[in-house]
Amino acid sequence: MELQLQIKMNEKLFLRNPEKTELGRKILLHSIQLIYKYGFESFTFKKLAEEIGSTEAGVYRYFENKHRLLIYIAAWYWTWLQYRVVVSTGNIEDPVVKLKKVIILLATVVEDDVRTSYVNENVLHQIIIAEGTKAYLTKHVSEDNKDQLFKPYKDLCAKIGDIILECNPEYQYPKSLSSTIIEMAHFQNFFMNNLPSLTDFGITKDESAIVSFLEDLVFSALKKV
Amino acid sequence: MELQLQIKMNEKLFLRNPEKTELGRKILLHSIQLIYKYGFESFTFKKLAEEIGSTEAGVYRYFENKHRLLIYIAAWYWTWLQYRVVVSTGNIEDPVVKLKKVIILLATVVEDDVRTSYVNENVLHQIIIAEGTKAYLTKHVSEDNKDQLFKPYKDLCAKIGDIILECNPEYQYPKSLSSTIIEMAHFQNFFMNNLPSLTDFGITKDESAIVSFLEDLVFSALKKV
DNA sequence: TTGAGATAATAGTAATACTATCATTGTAGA
DNA sequence: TCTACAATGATAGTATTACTATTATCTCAA
Repeated sequence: MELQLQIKMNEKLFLRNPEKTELGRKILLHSIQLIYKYGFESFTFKKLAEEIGSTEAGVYRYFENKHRLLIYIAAWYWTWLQYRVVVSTGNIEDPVVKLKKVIILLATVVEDDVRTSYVNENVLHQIIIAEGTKAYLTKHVSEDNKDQLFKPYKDLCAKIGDIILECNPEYQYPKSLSSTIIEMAHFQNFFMNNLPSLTDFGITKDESAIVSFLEDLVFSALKKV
Repeated sequence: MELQLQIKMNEKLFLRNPEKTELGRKILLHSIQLIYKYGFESFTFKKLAEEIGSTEAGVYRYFENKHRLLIYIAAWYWTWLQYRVVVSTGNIEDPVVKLKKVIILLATVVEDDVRTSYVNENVLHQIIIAEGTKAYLTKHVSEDNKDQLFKPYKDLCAKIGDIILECNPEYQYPKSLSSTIIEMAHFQNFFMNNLPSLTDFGITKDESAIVSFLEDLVFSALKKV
């Protein structure tokens, strides 16, 4: 028997649900690979269509434009991460241990999840590091936000914020600390690999050092060291 | 007598030095305003040329493309901020006071500096918050970095890292903490205004709360609270 | 007065970001 | 088995973007 992990996505994220059809799944799989290969700016629906043996018009039936596709991919990533957080902290009592687990999930390389054959999670993680913030750093964030396009990201942030409060109910900035951890897990990784002098991990290029940095930062703030 | 603040920029940042000519200064002033108005993605050299009563070709004589212009603007911003940090911490002895000063400089609205008539610093601060990371979040970061295009950013990060070490010579992650402060000063501001549920400042929309958050974060990590 | 440097005016190209139409295919239900 | 309809493929076309090239003019300094 084959396990299938289907992630239910907000209808506004797409024109036609890409997880439901063969072409749709091809679009997801190959767009992730092509964004990784070219970077988001140089990625086009034309290149994608050629890659999957379809046409531009074919891709446009699923996504309004490439920015919407990026938002979709990011939303998928955050939903999947939320799922992994829930699964791997569900049976943990101690909130400090929970939070450590979350930091590891955020900051370390992922293995490809075999249950989602139409997504390569490892490459996905890489492109979210480099391109993820472009999903919301736009002039039309607010409208996109009204359509709930960033809900998975906000839900994850809220979830981590709750764990932070479990660690220290007195702490005043749970949500800001949460968004800081999330973004820095990615930025420190990007810096480490591309602008190493902005970090203290340039020589080793070791993800576990990022985890240590974030743990120290978070538990100092929460007065739990 | 009129004060003039000329910022010396890396030659690789431009084709022709925009600070040296009338048209160049117009390009700087109006590109900042148009990027603010349209967002970087929808900003074009055509619109810019129309705005300043010149032509596309005219703008291309100064900058290879709009991404290079963004890098230039960001570099200008970081150089100017570095200058302000040096000036306003120069006569301070206590590194803790210095670092607090730096956080305020990073996280609060700036007044327009009358000495740089071709740049509106307030709008500049806004666009760096929303667009600044796009300068380096590209496939060609490494080449751009080899051309030293991000030197002002890295210098500022190093400078703040040094102040951090003055506060606590034992602290293990001065550079990562430094880049974290810099980025979070901007991200928390962006979140506060556009995705407020990612922060704890959504209701008040008060920059001083961001300062408090960052101070608490930094000085907890440095064990100086 | 000459000539170098800067700019304006104009034109043109390849690629991008779409939209529209119509024919074909595959399949679920009557 | 028929049919109907959703999904796709094939093709064409448009406006805009991101450039490059050429030539004429203008200004200022030697």
